[in-house]
Amino acid sequence: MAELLSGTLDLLVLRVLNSGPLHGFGIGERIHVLSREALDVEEGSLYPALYRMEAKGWIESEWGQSERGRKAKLYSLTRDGRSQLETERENWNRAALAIRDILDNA
Amino acid sequence: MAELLSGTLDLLVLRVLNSGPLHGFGIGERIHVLSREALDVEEGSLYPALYRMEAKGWIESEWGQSERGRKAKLYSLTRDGRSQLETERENWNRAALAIRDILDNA
DNA sequence: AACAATTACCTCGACAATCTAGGCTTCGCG
DNA sequence: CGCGAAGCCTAGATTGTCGAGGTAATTGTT
Repeated sequence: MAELLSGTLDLLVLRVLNSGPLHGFGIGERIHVLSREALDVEEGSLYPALYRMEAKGWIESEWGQSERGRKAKLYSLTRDGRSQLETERENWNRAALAIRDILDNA
Repeated sequence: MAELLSGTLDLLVLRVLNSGPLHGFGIGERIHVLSREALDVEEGSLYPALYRMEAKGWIESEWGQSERGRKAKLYSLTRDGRSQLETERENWNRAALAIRDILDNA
């Protein structure tokens, strides 16, 4: 439930990782909580997204431990990832504003 | 050029038609102009979207004339379409707010 | 009259992102 | 010991969008 806006997942993941390294499961939790339960990232979407982003060089991973002491793959932003975050943030702002315009003024 | 947020096309079309009947080509133009060139709906996306929405009973069509006097298929909102517009508008507002939360507070 | 550009609609195939629905291992706790 | 939660993974189906084509009618231009 609680559908996710298509195409915004990368942006959200980048933004979360910009606050510090985190593992996949934790990223999903974080998005869920920060959105006050409004967004729910399915694992079947999240993990493939992480691989795509790693393949593009926006994030990198290493095995470590979660905050609960479990084995976990920790992702962190690369320099390219930080730059990509800014690009996608601007794209989002522009698109969201445009949609706002239409909803209000059409 | 000028990518469209995936999944928002229906909302935009419904919103434009809420201001009065219009033909497909005109809907695309209207979205383009109202968004101040920020959004560009490709015809390959628009027409299939119109058929989907008509099949779902949100809009209906009849052949008539465009404002330029050309033959055109005029679409208008149905009662279900108006209700769907409100639903999607709320979904959008909720999602956009949630994403704003994450971008600002993550 | 001939021609190009514009308006307007249509469709097919490719592609990308998401979801469903499974399955796996490890660990903590009662 | 057993169970549930934490955490990762993947295959398949679905869906939405786009690119690139095409057609027909009309308007404007030469």
